[in-house]
Amino acid sequence: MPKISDQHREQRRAQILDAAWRCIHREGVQATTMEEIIAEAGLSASAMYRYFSGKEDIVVSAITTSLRGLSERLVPLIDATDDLGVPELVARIGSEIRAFSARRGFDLVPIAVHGWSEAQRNERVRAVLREFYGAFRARLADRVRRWQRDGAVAPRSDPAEVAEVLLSLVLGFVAQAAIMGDVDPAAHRRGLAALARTTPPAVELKQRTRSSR
Amino acid sequence: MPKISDQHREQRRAQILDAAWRCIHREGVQATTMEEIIAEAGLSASAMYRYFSGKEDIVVSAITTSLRGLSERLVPLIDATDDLGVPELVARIGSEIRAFSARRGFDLVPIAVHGWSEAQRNERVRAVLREFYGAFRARLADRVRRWQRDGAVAPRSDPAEVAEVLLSLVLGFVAQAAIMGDVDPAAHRRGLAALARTTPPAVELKQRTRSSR
Amino acid sequence: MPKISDQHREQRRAQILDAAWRCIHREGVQATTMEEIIAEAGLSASAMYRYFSGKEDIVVSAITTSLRGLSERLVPLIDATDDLGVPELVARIGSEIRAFSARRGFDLVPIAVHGWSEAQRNERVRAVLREFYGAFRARLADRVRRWQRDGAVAPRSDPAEVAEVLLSLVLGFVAQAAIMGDVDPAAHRRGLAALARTTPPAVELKQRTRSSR
Amino acid sequence: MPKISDQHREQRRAQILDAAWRCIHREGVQATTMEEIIAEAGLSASAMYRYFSGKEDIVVSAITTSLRGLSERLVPLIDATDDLGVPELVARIGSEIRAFSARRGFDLVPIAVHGWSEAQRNERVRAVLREFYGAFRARLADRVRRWQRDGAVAPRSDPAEVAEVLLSLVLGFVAQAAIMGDVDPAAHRRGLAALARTTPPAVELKQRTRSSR
DNA sequence: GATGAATGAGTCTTCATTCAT
DNA sequence: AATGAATGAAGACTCATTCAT
Repeated sequence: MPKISDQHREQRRAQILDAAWRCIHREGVQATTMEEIIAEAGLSASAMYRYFSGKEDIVVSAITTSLRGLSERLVPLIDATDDLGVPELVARIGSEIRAFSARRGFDLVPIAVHGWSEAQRNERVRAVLREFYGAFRARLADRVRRWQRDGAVAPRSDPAEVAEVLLSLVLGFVAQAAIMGDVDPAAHRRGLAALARTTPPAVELKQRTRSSR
Repeated sequence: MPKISDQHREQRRAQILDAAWRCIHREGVQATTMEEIIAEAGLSASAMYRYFSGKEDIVVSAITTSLRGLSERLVPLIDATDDLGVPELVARIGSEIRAFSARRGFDLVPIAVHGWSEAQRNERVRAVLREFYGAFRARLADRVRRWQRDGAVAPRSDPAEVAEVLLSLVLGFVAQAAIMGDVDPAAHRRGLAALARTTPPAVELKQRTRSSR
Repeated sequence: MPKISDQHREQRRAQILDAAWRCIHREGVQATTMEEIIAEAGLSASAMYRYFSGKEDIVVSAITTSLRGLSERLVPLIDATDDLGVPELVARIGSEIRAFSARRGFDLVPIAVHGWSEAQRNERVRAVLREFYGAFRARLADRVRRWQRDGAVAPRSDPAEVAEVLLSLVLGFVAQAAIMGDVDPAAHRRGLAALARTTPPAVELKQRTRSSR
Repeated sequence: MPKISDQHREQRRAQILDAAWRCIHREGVQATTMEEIIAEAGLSASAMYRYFSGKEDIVVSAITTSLRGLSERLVPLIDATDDLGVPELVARIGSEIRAFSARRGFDLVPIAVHGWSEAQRNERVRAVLREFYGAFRARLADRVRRWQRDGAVAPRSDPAEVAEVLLSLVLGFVAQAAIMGDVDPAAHRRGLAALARTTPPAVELKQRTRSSR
């Protein structure tokens, strides 16, 4: 008896969250009205409130759930013991984000940006995002350490700092895709690979320049 | 008479836009109410509508104006004929964005994220952002070409693709700062420098062996 | 079968009415929601509607039932052939009301006031209260007549008018307890006794002089 | 300039409070909807909220304002140095309450009962009522002291306790009028006068009875 | 006999905008 | 040129009640 009920409940919650995602995707968090979510979910206002305590609950749940799903797809990628290089991994993550989006009739890219915006004003959303991206960055740092062991990344660099740059690349890929709409993972891979073939960076260059004068 | 009027007009508009920035910074575009902007600007509701046709007008104007100001500070950086390397330039841009924020009682970092979010649903905002970031990216591509001429970036790589990665780094820096709050330009510079010393992965290694030798 | 059913039915009804009392005691009639009563009674929404036709039915039934209970305790007091004086009887009634309250986890004093309020807008509640208080007043009038026979109350006064004053004293005791919270029956007894030792005012003095002597 | 504005403001607030009284008179506090008050006041919902912060604000203000008005009419009565006796004063107060009601298209008697009910669940209303009735009772105690000096009330009785009984009489008069609808001040005056001609109360009677056995 | 799920009408409140002065 | 006052449409959320099982 509880089994059916619980199952029903989870099903309804998923239905509502999916509707919420489609709405947020279109209008962002604040401009999405309960009425829209309700219409999109195909049920009545009062029914909603049996499953979620309010708009914020829906928003936070939707973000949490979705990040969990995204996490399930990204973590194996990062943890994999393949011999992908930095540009390849970044590109793979980008592809995965795009693929994740495509599945359910909404695009994760604009939603991510809406979520970042909401995190600026909603403490709970901020907490959820921080936890997710913090864990993501920590995993990237682990990968950097493995790259260092394999000799693919300079051994004396700080894995945390490299992971920070990698996270920026991923977030920046999403942001640029959201705004410009024209970025693709392969181009990013090539561009990043080009940077990796860069001659020694400017600080050292400068120092050399100075010392040579 | 018209001169004074125009000057007055511009002054009032600036006053309103500044108020709008402070509000948007706190609450985002959608959750900011006209009432808040009016209160923050210290004038009457009807006065507002004498200088702007409505909320959207204020939002678009505020974003346009601010990006123009940001542009004025970033363009010289990118166009400069100094011998900054890639990581250094990215770090400098990050610092500049942070510095730009600090001046007027609001932080550009959250505002940027709010703007990206708004661009997903407001065509005019999207157009403004696309133009700005497109021009920014084009300028970065020019810089990449110069780096290529100087031998600091691999000569056969596509400048547009490298510029795309650079833009991602900058946007990602902003996004990460907005969400995590703990990134600083120097760490990014060092992390990026580490990536630039990366050994290409096995597959690529062969290619490089072929092409560069 | 019908017997068990009836017994079961009465038991369920009592359970619901008790729950309703506890809710009304806390929030008043209008602000008490069916949901609250349902939760307090510990059964389902639909079960409710099997035993009562709706909220009004519950409210009217609860008031009726409770007044019947109160009546059972007050009537013997009034009808008793003890030699209680006016102040003592009023105080005893007050004590009884307080005691009646204490039994079941709710306080009759606030509930009475909520009932009076509801009677202003609900015809059925008004009818129930009028009948109860009317009968109560009539019984008090009987007692006044007995007091007159005993010489405890001036013989030529109108028993109905004296009963009216006595009812006011009882209702006022309840109202004052509800609002001020600090009245106790004993103080009322003493205060009322003091009034009974009052010297009639000048105008009345003459009349009394004439009529009683 | 501020003068006109302030005057306008007070006028509008009075208009709204009057509308609120008429609604509360009909339906009680909880069952009165903002929509009703708005319609009764003849303005728009948003206009209301310029003058009152919400429903509770209206309710508390309405009660406060009205009690102030009632106070202005009752205080002179109680403080007067006329030679009214206890029954006469109680009756006069009752008449005044009825007269106060009649003026503005609503009846204070049901409203008072609604207010008492609301006080059971709304702290601010309770505070307002307690202050009012507390002050009222204190004034009655002063009057009792004067009666004691004049010899109209037994000198050794506690004025506070007598005042408590007097307040009960007034509140009870209101309650009885609200519920039964048939009480009038003159009947109360006569009934109370009859009680004042009562033979020594039962406690003493009893004691005497016992001691005489 | 009983219940969990559902709902339409309504509840208070706020919004961007306009109007009379 | 400027403002305080006003508004209609919509915002999130709740209510008493009913229905399919």
